[in-house]
Amino acid sequence: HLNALKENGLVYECFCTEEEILKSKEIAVKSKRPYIYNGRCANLSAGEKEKLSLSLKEKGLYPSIRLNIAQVLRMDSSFDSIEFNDAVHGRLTFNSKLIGDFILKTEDNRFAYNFASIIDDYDLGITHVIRGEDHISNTPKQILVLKALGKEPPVFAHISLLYGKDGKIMSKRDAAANIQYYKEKGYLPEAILNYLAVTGNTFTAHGYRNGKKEILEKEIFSDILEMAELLDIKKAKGSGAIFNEEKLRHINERWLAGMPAEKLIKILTEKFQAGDVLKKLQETYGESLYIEIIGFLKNEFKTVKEILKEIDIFFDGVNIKLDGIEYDIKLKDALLNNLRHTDDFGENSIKNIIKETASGNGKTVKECYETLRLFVTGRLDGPSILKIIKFLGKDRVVERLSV
RNA sequence: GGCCCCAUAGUCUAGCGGUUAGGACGUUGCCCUCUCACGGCAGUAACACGGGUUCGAAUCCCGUUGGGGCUGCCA
Repeated sequence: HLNALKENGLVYECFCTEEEILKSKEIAVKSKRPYIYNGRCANLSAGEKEKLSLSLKEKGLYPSIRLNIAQVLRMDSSFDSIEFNDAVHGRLTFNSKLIGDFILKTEDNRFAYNFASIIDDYDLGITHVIRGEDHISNTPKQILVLKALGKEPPVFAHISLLYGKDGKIMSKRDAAANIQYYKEKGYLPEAILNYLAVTGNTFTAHGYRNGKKEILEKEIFSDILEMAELLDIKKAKGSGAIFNEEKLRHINERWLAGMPAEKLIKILTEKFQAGDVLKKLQETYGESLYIEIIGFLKNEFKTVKEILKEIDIFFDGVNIKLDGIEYDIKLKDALLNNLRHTDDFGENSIKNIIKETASGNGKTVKECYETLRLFVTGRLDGPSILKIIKFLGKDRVVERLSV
């Protein structure tokens, strides 16, 4: 493609240095004039070119290659103004004369983005280019390349960018904004995708409000396919959005709750190297109770990481530390005593034992729960202690209360 | 500096000439409850500013301000 442009005299070699470019730009800015590359190298004589080429070669460099926009515009007067219909921004118009002869090939002999990208897309038969709106200003350049080659441009859609709290763009090249970081933090890929899809864009579906059927905004999807079906790029907003992790957490929680326990197990094993922990849990409790525990946990937490942290309390021989926490040792012993005399560790049974212990010791039911929770899990918050006790079973509970 | 994109609560948004400006996250209170979370109910909070068009503007037009992007050969 570059050769085709060369043959038609639409490109030229440039020997300008970075210093020269910067200087001429500075002058332009100071005098409040638009900066456009002056095209100086377009008119170099063969002798000058050879000389400059040689000195570049000594440094191991090549002359860069620019598109000669003046020549391209000569091909067709309609090229003076580059218009394209952006799928999210509508009709966009640019003045070709303000673009300036940009680089197609670099000093180190590589194709520059504005050339490589559009040519690549063309060769691959790409019909729709969807990218961030930071590329809007690059689009007329790329269209010009295509026009110079006599090709038709694809459909463009420029979607809004995501920004951090500091207002800076969240770029894929920015390590702190990497998706991998959020995956490791315990967010599901589906939830991340859901969040990303729904910010800066609106999805609608039929639903019911106050008993009446209407079109409602849809924010949380049950599967990726549904999201794909409902996606409408034309509804995308042209304004940028600030990343909101709280909302991601919320969406993640919903995906977690809607996920089968088996799938969560797969994720924990493959993505969080929790295979050993899970195997231990499975061996300790048996298949069906194991699935039940995982199913229980996935409804109680917002991220995979939080679930992983909680699994530990289900194992044998956990060492509960109660340093610096106040507790009623007598109440604990009373609970222990009463629990020893039952074999029914179902929720209702435990509930009754707690009631009896409370009234028998002049304590509140709440105090009993707290004491139990403290000795069984080491904490004062967390999921239903009745359920945890049910899963743990008599032996483990009695053991923890016996310290 | 030039060119371009954008502008509704703290955040994401609905709205496309007449609405009590709707929803979601957050937040506050209440209910549920052994705690946290979930769930339910209630509350909080927004049309950047100035002109114009119009009987009527969040909505259409212009300007200002503000944010963002491109402007080097990084993608």
